[in-house]
Amino acid sequence: MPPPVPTRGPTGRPPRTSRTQIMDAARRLIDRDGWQMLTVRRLAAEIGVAPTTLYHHVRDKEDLLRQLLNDYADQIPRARLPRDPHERIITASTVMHDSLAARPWITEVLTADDLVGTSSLWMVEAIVAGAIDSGCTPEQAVVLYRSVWYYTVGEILVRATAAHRRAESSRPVYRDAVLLGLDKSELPHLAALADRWPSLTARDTYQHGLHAIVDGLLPSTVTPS
Amino acid sequence: MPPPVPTRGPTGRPPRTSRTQIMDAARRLIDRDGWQMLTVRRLAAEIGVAPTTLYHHVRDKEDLLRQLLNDYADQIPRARLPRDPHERIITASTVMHDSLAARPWITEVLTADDLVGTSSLWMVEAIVAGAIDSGCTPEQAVVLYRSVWYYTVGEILVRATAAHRRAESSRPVYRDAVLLGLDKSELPHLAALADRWPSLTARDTYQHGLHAIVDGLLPSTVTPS
DNA sequence: GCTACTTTTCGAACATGTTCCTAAATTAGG
DNA sequence: CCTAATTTAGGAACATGTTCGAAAAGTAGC
Repeated sequence: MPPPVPTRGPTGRPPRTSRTQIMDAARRLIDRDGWQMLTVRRLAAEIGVAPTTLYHHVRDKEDLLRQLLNDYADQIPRARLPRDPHERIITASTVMHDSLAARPWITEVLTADDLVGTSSLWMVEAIVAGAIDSGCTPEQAVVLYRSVWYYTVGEILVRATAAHRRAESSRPVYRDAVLLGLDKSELPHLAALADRWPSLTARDTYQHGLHAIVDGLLPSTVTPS
Repeated sequence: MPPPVPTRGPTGRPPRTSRTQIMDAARRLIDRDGWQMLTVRRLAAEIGVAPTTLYHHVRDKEDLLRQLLNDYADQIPRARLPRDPHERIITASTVMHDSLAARPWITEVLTADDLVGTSSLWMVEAIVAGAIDSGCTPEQAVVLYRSVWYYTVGEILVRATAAHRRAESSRPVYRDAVLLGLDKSELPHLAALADRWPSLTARDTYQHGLHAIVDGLLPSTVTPS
């Protein structure tokens, strides 16, 4: 082992900037000017420091955003969970989804493996526990959680990006044009649905799919009366 | 109606660059140097043209990648589909997933609403048709397809990014450290699973979750003998 | 052949995230 | 007090995607 007590004494140039200070400024900037305006240079200016200085307290921008997400997740109030395990999974998953969906900038970090904000882990615990209480093995419970996670991430990313594209649209929706010109003999069902496709894909079906995943992955869904 | 035959005669400076030429060069560059090396400047250099010239044939880089994805999807061989509707959905979904997962750069575009490569729509058709043949209403069929799409996109993005992070790792996996230091009374199930979590989340569970979604969204899964 | 018009091409420039190296500011040892 | 070590701060610079405006290269009408 290395020297037992490195306890590096306070030496070196004293920091004028702290990580929490950076996080506060980032939150302030997002709240004030929108998440699009959160750039490294602007953030540095907000603190009154050179852009490169930030890189001594933050690995990169993704690191900053991830920390921001974790802090935000820590503030999500712990929901009251229903007694039924199945409903518990749905509730926790929904809180997870809605919390993420509420902050658009989250899509920038959402490709992480998991949600690991320390005090947001109660959602993961609730889902895994609910699965186990429903008769899942631990392995199956993890599979269920990950399926929910994939589904949730995909839904948020796809919907957020679609909305974003529509916002800065002006360009015609390529997909719609494609769908309307389909060969009815080759793709009969799609051709029949073509005109309704935009409105159908605009609907919020997160809950619907979520229930399907949970139902499909729980051993025997004998809903207790 | 506007003038009947605009057929705008060949006027203006003759193009030295074509969109297909750009696409070919992009594919060549990706095949040769990897998708990370596909930058606008490099692509322009490969063609022997100024970077800004590309923007007359391509809206932006995302547009380029989307076209690339569509072209690639068009080349996916149409799979032989089984007779059972349920199995048809699974097969088409799996082809969709595997085709996307095979090309890492696809994650850059994957947040589109759908997969609209004209000749890759047979997968969407197969899924929707399978759902309808199983007794779904058209609306339910679309919900099923979208759930599969969200789940697939999420899985690919999460796994690709995780792999990417591991590749350029050197930084310790923050998540693992968090999991190992959990409070067993607060999060008993997670604490019990902490040490197995990395290996559990490394497994490929796409098929598992996929079956759950399909089973959960089909009306009555009376599997025919 | 000259002019008007149209389309393509490209150089200059900008904002972004990021790395490298040097300068400052502090403590510890002599 | 001076020097060495150490840590933070910041300037210069780079690669990226992208916009803007001007120059180039054709065609159509006269």
